[in-house]
Amino acid sequence: MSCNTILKAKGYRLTPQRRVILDILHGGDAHLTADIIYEQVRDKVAGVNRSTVYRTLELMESLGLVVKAELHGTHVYHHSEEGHHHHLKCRQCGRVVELPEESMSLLRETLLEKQGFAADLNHHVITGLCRECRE
Amino acid sequence: MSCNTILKAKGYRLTPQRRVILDILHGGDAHLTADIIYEQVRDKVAGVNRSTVYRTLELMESLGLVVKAELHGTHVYHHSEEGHHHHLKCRQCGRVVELPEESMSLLRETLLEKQGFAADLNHHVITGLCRECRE
DNA sequence: TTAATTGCAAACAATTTGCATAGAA
DNA sequence: TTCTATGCAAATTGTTTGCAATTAA
Repeated sequence: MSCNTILKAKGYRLTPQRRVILDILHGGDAHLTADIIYEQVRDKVAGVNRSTVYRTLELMESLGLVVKAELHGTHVYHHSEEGHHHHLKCRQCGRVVELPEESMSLLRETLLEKQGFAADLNHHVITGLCRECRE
Repeated sequence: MSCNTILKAKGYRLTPQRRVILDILHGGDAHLTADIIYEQVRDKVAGVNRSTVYRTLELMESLGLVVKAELHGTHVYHHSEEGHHHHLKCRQCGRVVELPEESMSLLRETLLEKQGFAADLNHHVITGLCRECRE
């Protein structure tokens, strides 16, 4: 089911602004900041406001269409169907390593089974000490 | 090894301000925001500055003495020896449920073994849909 | 003594708000 | 026609910075 369909099904309106923002989230890189998204929106359509971007992202997040994560000190967004992955972030050297989705699928199953909780688990940042910094 | 000892061992100074902040982190609730910490510091000692609180928290975090997490939309801090736990946060109703530490210990072992990464994993927030909101 | 740490005040970034208007359904 | 969504401008929140003065070691 497409984002557009989901939006309408829930009674939300599909405005041009939302359409553009969704386009960007689907077409672009992962890890887009609100600011980058805003700039890309402006490149396509003039006169779109920053608060609209924020409001749209918030709505999409609540619907599960968009995932928000904290990375490199800021918030990043990406659409939720994207290839999931996670990050290991060393709290000492700051280095970030990507991690395949499977590494957490066991956890997902456990949570679903024991808590009835359907975890998104599609963009997690785990801090700790990397091999090098453990010396 | 106490925080004080660790600080000194790394060549950092144990100032009254840092002492008070560490006290608060050890004595108080979990989930303290920078702002709450600041207020509690002021209750004990006058004239402490906000930036000192931020700088101290940043230092403690880099040393692994303090853990920072994002919860309820803001950053919360707590000392790292505290009973670890995690959170399941429903992205629809916003409800937050606590989760015991053990639920992620398997993940920790896997990461250590396969990546050589010593994950802190002591205060994670996992978003998803709770049982009720999955309808 | 002296380099690390602090207070101060100001700057900064990211995000949110209220309200009148525009526009999707 | 109706009520959601937007633009605007301003306010807020959270956090960081440069620099001179202070102070732990």
